[in-house]
Amino acid sequence: MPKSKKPAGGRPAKNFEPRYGATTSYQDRKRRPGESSSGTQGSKSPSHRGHRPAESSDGAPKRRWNAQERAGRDEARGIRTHAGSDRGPRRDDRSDRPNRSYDSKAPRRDDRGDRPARSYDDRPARSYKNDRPARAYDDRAPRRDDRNDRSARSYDNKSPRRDDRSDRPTRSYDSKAPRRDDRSDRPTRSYDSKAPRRDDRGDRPTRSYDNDRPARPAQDRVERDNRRSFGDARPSYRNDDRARQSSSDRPRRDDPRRESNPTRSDWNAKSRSAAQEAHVDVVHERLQGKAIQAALVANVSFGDLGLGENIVQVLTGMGASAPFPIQAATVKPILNGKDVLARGRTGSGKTIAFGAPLVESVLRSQKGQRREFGRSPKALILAPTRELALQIDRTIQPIARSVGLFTTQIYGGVPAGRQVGALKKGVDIIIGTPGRIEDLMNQGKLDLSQIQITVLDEGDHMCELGFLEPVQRILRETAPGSQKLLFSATLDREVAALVDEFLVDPAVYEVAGEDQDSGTIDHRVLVIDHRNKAEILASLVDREGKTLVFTRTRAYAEMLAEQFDDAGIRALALHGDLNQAKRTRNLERMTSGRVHVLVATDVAARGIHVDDIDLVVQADAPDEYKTYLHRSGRTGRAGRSGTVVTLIPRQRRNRMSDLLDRAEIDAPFDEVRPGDALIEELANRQLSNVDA
DNA sequence: AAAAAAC
Repeated sequence: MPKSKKPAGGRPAKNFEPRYGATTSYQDRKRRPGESSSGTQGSKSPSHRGHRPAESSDGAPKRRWNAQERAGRDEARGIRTHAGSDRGPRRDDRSDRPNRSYDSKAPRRDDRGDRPARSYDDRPARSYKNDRPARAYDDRAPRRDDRNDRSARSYDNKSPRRDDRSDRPTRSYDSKAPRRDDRSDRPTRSYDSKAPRRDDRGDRPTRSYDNDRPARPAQDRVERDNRRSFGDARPSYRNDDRARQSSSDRPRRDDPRRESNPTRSDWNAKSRSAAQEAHVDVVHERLQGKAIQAALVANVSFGDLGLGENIVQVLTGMGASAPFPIQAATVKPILNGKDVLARGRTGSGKTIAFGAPLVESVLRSQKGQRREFGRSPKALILAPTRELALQIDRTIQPIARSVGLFTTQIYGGVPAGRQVGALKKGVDIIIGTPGRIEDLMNQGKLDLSQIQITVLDEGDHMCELGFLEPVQRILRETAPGSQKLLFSATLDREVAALVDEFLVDPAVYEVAGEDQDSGTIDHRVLVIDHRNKAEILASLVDREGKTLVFTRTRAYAEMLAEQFDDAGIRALALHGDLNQAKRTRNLERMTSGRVHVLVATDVAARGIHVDDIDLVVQADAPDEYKTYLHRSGRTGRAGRSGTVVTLIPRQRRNRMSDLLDRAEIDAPFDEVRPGDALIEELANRQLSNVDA
């Protein structure tokens, strides 16, 4: 199929790039001379820096440091003083050292300063902010909707979940229902699991797809297409789901289990059953929503959508002069106070899609009021990782600033003092991760009662085990009935857990014709012998372009980074065992291009934007199709081509092809051994634009 | 089972 998939007329995704120019004050700070002299890194007390005079040079009163800035500062200090500084064993230094294997393992000697000058030593200021334009177009994850051109694999399996939807109560916590016995006698779950969706299982004992959906691949496709073309005013999430709560019109709704607002114990039950089937990669039903036709919104401007002049100006400055479809779709309803579920690659402008109207909304609510010292925040944005929270703030902060609103980041891994200090002074928008937010909340240092609008970025992820309950506790502290927004590239009915409790009559949006496969990403699976894995990985990664390698565990990420390093390929690791400063720094080094290989766990799978990653290698295959989609969405951005290579052992072939089915991705499988030409070819592919 | 998320 033609890959003229560019929504809105091939506007480059650049649109979403915030300008990290002079307006971003943390750059100034980083350069500030003398910063490094503050002695131990322990100068955590906010007051240390807080009173620095130069602060307001950019017009922003009392800027607060964020982790990124801090890391930048640390790094700057390290560079300036590395000759004498005792930095202890630092793995991340590997980036500086092309290939000293023995070094990398031995405890760092502090005389590293005598090493040949690092090439970047003379770069005065980290320029990474500048050369890393965009972040918004993340999740270009393959769209699940573009199914029609996909080769056969499992039409019949997939279709049920959509067809059934309208007449079925379904929701994910149905899984708490007694298991149907047919589950137990299914030994191999991986492919089975995609047939009866999890939602199907519990509450739909009898009714199955064979009733209403005779397996008719061709026809399925037609239906799918219709649906996808949004010709159908299909019940949106709510019609489908909430209607059930009224419970009168639906025959099957009388099941007592099916409460509209599940109680806590419901969730516990859900957790248990979720744990029981922890290894089953479930494809939830897609949320059915209004699709936004790019053509329909082509001529709308941000101003038309209701955003104020200042905000429009900042957006334009970021390169977002006209709204992308997802933005055109969500801005108005958000301003109108609707709860919104939106699916769109971040690359489609997700962050701005919720960020801009959120700022406008907060602004409006404060119209005529003074922003008082110590005011409680009015808006909350939750993200699954600290890096993502940071990234979101980098996009939103300039927007907020333009109208005099303040944002602050609230996440773990960094001293809380500064964050608390910011809260004491009063901020309007907080952006963070659940742990620290809940922590401060419980300490009474963060008052969420004034939160009028909450965004869950990567909303489906936030509904997963481990995140769900903290997120629920946080949401319960926000103003009752306040507005909730869920955004994700893979938004499905897994979010029912939160939707049912917190959202009222949500509007669901997705962008029509947003292709997943999109033609810009080439997916390959390499079937290998385990004993060859290291060697093959090394040859894949030994290349010019930026390569992101995913592993399943932190330890392996660490090990691989070291292996690559030992082989003379500079590589850094990114995972949760690193302290936040290293995490931030290592990611930044990849972003700035100082290092071309980053080995990460799934901490980097979602939302993280690094420009120009043209190869994603999955050293370990993911277990879930969503993970596959998010990981591979780190490449193929901005109209560029990208390749995703997944290494699997022979015995994983079936599992892998099942997973690809669920992800709705077609990828050839090739058996390879070290030295095979294919490896070389994949590694040395030319990065090219695929705009045409 | 792992990863993420608080100290």
